[in-house]
Amino acid sequence: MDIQLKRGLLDACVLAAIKNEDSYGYKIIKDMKPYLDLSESTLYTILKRLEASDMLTVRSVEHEGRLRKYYHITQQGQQRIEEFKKDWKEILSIYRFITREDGRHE
Amino acid sequence: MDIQLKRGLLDACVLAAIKNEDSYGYKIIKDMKPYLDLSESTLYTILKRLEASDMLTVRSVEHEGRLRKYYHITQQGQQRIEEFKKDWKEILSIYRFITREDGRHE
DNA sequence: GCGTCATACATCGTATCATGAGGTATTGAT
DNA sequence: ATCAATACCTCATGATACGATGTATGACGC
Repeated sequence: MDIQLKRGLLDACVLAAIKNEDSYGYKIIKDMKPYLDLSESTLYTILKRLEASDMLTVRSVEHEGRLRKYYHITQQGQQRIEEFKKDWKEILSIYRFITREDGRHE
Repeated sequence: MDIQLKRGLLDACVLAAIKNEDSYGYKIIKDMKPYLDLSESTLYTILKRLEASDMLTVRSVEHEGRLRKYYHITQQGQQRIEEFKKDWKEILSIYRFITREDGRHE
């Protein structure tokens, strides 16, 4: 998929991945894989950004000798998803603009 | 609208604006305004990029004392729009992932 | 004649951001 | 012992949207 197109979906997508249940980096990547492939470096960058903007909080947990950082969505994070839903209406309008067949002589 | 979200639509959108009829910068901005607001600096950057990647060709025309540069979509430009349509299916799938209500306890 | 707006193009610096390459460390299977 | 899977992280690079800024013409009001 086109990288630029992907960009706009990433933040909302990561937030959606922890929306219903706290999750951690490695699992988020796996959960998103069927929908959108993203590398670890990309995800951790995004998680840092979302944390810095108070979209989520972090909690470290020891699990079978390995560190896990569980991410929990905040009110603002949920608000971010709502913003995405609003933007979606505009996107649909743009989609129609791009795909319209003008009818004019053809 | 979220800038990142906009990014992915811009190229296809500009190509769509000249798809049915050759057009020039100033007019493209006006035509797109109801759907998507973009500044002149952004558009000209995009047009340069699309020209460099052979998505469109340019033709200068003198019009009432002012210069106009008409842009014409190429086969590759049309192909780019088709790519967008293909990507759209993935986007819909991601959209559903983001907006799904998990059902689980709520 | 002068200011101002619309038309029409352009460049440059800045900030944001995705990603590959590379790194650390543990568990568990071959 | 070796290797894959799990799980985290950093850094340099390249792409790119956009505000600020600049140039120039035509039309309109005063």
